[in-house]
Amino acid sequence: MKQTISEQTTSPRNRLLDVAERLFSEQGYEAVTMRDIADAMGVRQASLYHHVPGGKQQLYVEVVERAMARHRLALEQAVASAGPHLRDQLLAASRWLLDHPPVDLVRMVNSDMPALSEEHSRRLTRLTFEALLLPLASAFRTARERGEHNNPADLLLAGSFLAMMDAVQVGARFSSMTKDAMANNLIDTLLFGLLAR
Amino acid sequence: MKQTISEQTTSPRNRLLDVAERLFSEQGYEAVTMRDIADAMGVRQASLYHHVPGGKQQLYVEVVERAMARHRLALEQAVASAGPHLRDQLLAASRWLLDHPPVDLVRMVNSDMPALSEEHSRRLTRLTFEALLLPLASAFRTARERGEHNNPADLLLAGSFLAMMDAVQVGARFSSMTKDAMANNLIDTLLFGLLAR
DNA sequence: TCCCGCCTACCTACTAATTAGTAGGGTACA
DNA sequence: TGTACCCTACTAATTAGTAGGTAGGCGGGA
Repeated sequence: MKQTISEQTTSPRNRLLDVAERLFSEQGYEAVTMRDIADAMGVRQASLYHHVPGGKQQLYVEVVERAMARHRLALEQAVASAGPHLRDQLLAASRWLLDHPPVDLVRMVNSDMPALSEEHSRRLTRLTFEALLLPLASAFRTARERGEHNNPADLLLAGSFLAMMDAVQVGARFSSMTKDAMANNLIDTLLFGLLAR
Repeated sequence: MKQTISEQTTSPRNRLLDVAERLFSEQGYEAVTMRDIADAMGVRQASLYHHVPGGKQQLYVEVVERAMARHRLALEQAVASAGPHLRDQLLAASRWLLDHPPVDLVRMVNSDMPALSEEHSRRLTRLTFEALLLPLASAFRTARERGEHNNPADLLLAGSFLAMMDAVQVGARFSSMTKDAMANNLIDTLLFGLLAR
């Protein structure tokens, strides 16, 4: 039975974006078929094209755009409202990242982007860079300017932090530690060093 | 013109495994078609089935088996012959890892494995675990037993180290730093801590 | 030394299934 | 009455995989 528009908690188009985002982020662009998405929504494949006339590419592009806009806002917010210490900022960022599907940068760059048109590929790569790397790199940079550390490779640190959070998400499937415990351990190790002093 | 068997530098089957390994590791299981592999070898798609009667699945399984056997040997060797200090062991491991295509564990677990049969999936997951995580985890463990550090989460450290090396490979595409410089920076940061003391 | 059968490596030509996408119709709600 | 949403029914392209044939190097026997 069909829902009345007024009793729909969310629009069908948003539901489509939600479902597609989950599948794309789990399996990547090529591995997800329009049929998979339609099945997950309980709808026929052809019906998807009513909401996304541009087809699979447009769907993927909109999903990534929306997700990256969210990540960017949330990470900037997390860093800004965590106080002046790098450790608290990284903890806040980790809490956001671990509460959402992992962003597999390696797969995005190597598999998903090449399957898209050149301009879409470049745009999404830039958006992802700005949403995930820049807020973290900026936290590392200002911490350095405050004298908390003196490592000049902000982007390297940001990328490596992101990769560590992805590792935590994979590890959570095989380990008994909680995600938060893993993240806390890694962040303190990164900040204070592994070697005993 | 066809090569004489005696003057072939490597068997066609090994060439197939090499080409497939490159493509699979770049793009993942589903994104690579048998046609892609055949094209890259300069051969017709149907000819692949002469070397791998089991088809795409068997090809992928053999590729991963071979790659993981190599990684396991090389990493154990690197750690063993790098002397007693964790730093030298990690540097040796990083040199090996950065000289080979990155192993995207997130993609393997989330995309590639679910496309395989249950038993193949479990076997390859175990092989990958033993080849990549265990040698590194063992290095962290023995370093702890020598008193170099006191972080008990060997596997977490190993996974996170691997993820950092993957991040270096992605970063090398966008940064002007060399892979080795990035790896050195990250290893020293991990060991001695980011925060100024 | 020459010839014959065998095997490796490849080919052409197909099949069945699956893919993204299109055309056009129905139905319920505003 | 129009429109948002979903449907059935199709198409063309691509996919993994099969059937069966061919060219040529190789070893063994006369």
